[in-house]
Formats: sequence, C-alpha cells, structure tokens
Amino acid sequence: MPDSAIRPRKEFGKTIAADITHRLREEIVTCSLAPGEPLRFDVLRERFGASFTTLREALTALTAEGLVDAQEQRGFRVAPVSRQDLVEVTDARVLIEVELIRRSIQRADDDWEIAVISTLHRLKRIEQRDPEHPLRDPEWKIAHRQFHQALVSACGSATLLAIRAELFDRAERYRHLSANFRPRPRDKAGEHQAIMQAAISRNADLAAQLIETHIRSTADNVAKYAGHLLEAE
Amino acid sequence: MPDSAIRPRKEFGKTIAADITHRLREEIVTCSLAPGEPLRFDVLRERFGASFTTLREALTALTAEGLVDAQEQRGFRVAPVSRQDLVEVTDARVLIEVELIRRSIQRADDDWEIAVISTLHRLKRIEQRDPEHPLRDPEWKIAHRQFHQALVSACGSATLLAIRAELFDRAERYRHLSANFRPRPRDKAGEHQAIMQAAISRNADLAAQLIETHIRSTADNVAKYAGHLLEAE
DNA sequence: AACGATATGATTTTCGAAAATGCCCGTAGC
DNA sequence: GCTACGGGCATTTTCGAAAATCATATCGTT
Repeated sequence: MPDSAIRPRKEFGKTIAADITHRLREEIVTCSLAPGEPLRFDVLRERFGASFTTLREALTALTAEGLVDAQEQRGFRVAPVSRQDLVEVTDARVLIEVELIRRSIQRADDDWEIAVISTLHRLKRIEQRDPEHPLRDPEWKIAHRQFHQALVSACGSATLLAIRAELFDRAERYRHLSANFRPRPRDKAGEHQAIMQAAISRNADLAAQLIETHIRSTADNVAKYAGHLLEAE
Repeated sequence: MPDSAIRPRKEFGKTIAADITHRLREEIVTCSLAPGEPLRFDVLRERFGASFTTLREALTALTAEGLVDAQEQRGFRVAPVSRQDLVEVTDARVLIEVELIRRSIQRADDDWEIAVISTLHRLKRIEQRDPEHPLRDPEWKIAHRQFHQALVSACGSATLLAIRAELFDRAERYRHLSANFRPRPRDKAGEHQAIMQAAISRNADLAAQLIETHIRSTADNVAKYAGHLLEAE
C-alpha cells in the first residue's frame, strides 16, 4: 500500500503516540531538550506535528519513566537534574544491574554468550573507527546500550529488565549532560572487555564488582564534569 | 468556591485524567476489573464519564505501571496475570524491599520510628475490630499499605520508593485475586508485629529476613489458593 | 469444500475547537 | 510603600466528531 512519499508518518503498526513517545524520549535523553525546560504544547505541536492529545499521551508515558515532570494544571517540563537524583539513579542501577548480571550468568546459555561477545565486538569496531567522543555517535550509543543489555538479558525477569531499562535511560541523560564538558573519554573499552571476560568465564562475583565500578565511576565522572549543571533549584 | 452539588467531578487541584488514573488503578488492583479483561472505550466512557482522550491518557499511565496492557491499534486490556509474572513481581519486591528496609533502619530517625509504630497500631486496631477477610476492608488495606510504606520511608531514595510502590500495587492485585478463595487469613498480625520489633530495635538483618519471608509466603499463598486462575494463556 | 479477496461494521486513534485554569499586571485600599 | 483583589491573556485540559485501523462476514474462484 502506498504509505507514501517522502517521510512515513509513523512506523508500521505503531501508533503516532508511541512514535512521538520514542522521539521525545530520545531528545530528552540526549539533552537536545534541556533538563527543566518547559514543554509547551504549541512548541511541541510544531516540532512533532501532532495534536494536543497525542502529545499529552506521550508526555504522560514519559512522566511515568521519570524523564518528564508533570505539574498538574501547569503543564509539563523536562525532568530536572540534580546531584541527589544522580546519586539515586546510580544507586538503584547498581542494586539492580548487579543482581541481574548475577542471574544472567547463572542462567547463561549459548545465545546469551553469543550476544555478549558479538555486541562487544561491534562496540569495539565502532570505537576503533572513531575514538573521539563516542556519545556523539548514535551508532556507538546503540551498540553500547545493546552490549549492556546483552549482559543482563538472560536474567529471566522481564519485570526487572523493564526497570533496568528505565534507569539506564535516566543515567544516559546524565552522561550526555557531561559529555560536552569532558575533555577526553576515559578508557571504557578496557572496562567493557573485562566485564565481558568475567561474564563469559562465569565469574559472577567479579562481573558484579566490575559492573558496579563501571556504573559508579561513570557517575563520578558526570558529577565531576557536569557538577556545575546540577545545582539549579 | 462552589465546586458543587452532589459529587465533585474531581479532587481539588487535580486533573480529571489524574483522577481517572487513580480510580482505574484502584479497580484493577482490587480485581473489580478482572485480569485480561478488554478495556473498551465505550464501556469506560460510560463508567467513568470521561472522554476518549482523557481515558487514553489514564490508560497510558497505567500501562507504564504494568497494570494495563496496551496492544497497539487494538486497544487496551487489564494486564493479564500469570505464575511467571507473580514470581517476577515477588522476586523484584524482595530484592528492593529488603534493600530499602536496610537503608531505612540505617538512616532511621524519630519520625520514622513514630511512623512505624503508629501505623502498625492503627493496623492492629482495625484487625481487632473486624478480623475476617481484611482485604475486603478498604481501611485495612490502606493501613496495611501505610505500615509497609512507613517501614521503608526513611531509605532516602525517592527513585527506589517509586519502583517499590509500583511493585506493591502489582502484588496487591494478586492478593485480591486469591482473597476470594482463601478460607481464612493467615496470621499476618504476628508477622507485622515481629517486623516492627526488629526494625525498631535496629536489627536490620532480622528485619530483612522477616520481610523476605513475609513477601514470599504471601506470594505462596496466592499461588496456592488462586493457582487455578494463573494458567489462562 | 477450501481458500482468498473484499466489503461492512465495530473499535481505536487522531484531531482541533472549546472550556477550564493559572499567571501576570494594573489598580484600589490600607 | 505594600498587600489584596480582579480583569485579561497565555496555556493547559477536556471534549466529541472525524479519520484510520482492525475484525468479521460475504462472495467468487479454484
């Protein structure tokens, strides 16, 4: 069927609202929409070409994910950032991600192992090609997300995976926040490699510890380089 | 201001959408709307007296909470129940609730202690008054929720508390599911009392262990008495 | 009879106008 | 000068009609 022309209005089988939710989430996570920024309907209407109600639905969904802040009767705004929130998100991520990687290693099968190895491989290829500021590269971002996703994918709990995904997005926003101020990316490649090796060799304790360090040091970096952005009340 | 007449359309300062979300959540958690039941707009419109879009917003919010299942282009339905989901929710609750009670005990202050004691006191008073099938008593439900809430309230993480609250609701739905088939409520009063004592005496290990047992045995009871409802695919 | 295409009805999804609400500023009263 | 009140404007929130999509029944062909 001719779903037409230059730009398909939405992906096949999806509602416009779901599509807008996706695009809005992306813009918020990448800080293309700045933390605390008011989300007025006129502006969003123009930017996304959807009606009030459709936008409202998307904003409601993102509110539940902690990326948007709903102020009843006074509209929406991008969820503000703060040191406290960064600490909470980091703590929650450690708690859950450590548990999930343990469960994944315990229940690991061939598919899991293949997924971990291949996603890391792709990540490294992308890093080789363009070693500067990887967060600016959408491909790196996707590959990075998929590697971490693969690590926990065998945990067996869709419930916890959904929570993890939400926290990952909230943390990624902080990473983007600091990316513009960080002089050089630290050596994540080595950390990823070490995590993969621990996971593949079924060393759950080591993998858990490495993941915790990985998450915490990333957060520390954010606090270090974007600290000045975390004070606004 | 005359916000009028017989029945206020919504609570003060709240949007209709938020109000509907609240009422819908209540009906789903109490299984007044049965698991898997399709949520058609005509029906909801009549029942809640709101328009398509307002209802849609509420359903979207509840979808994010895991209480509603959105089937794109084919409407919404009450999230189905299953053994697997019950296990996941129980596991996730244990993971988070145990951690939160530890943190709460560690950071405990006077307000926390008072809240724990007084919420348990109210719970016991209600149980004395009407010892049969407490889940049918809305007051008991609220008091029960508030006691468990108080226990973890000092943990210091709004992020984890929000996740905990979501899981609590999902678990409560399973409790309601089995309430109609359970011959007699088991002795929860004693368990609550023991948890309170462990918490007040700052015995984090014991409190954590008691909470875990409490959550798991509740789930076991659900599986036992509502097992026949958890099979539908 | 079995299968596929197509029309028809039911339901969801989207839209922009209309109502409700909050905000800002100017004015009055103390 | 300062606070309280009220009008007008900006913005959000709600509504029901209209468009889009899905499910079902009907019909024609093999």
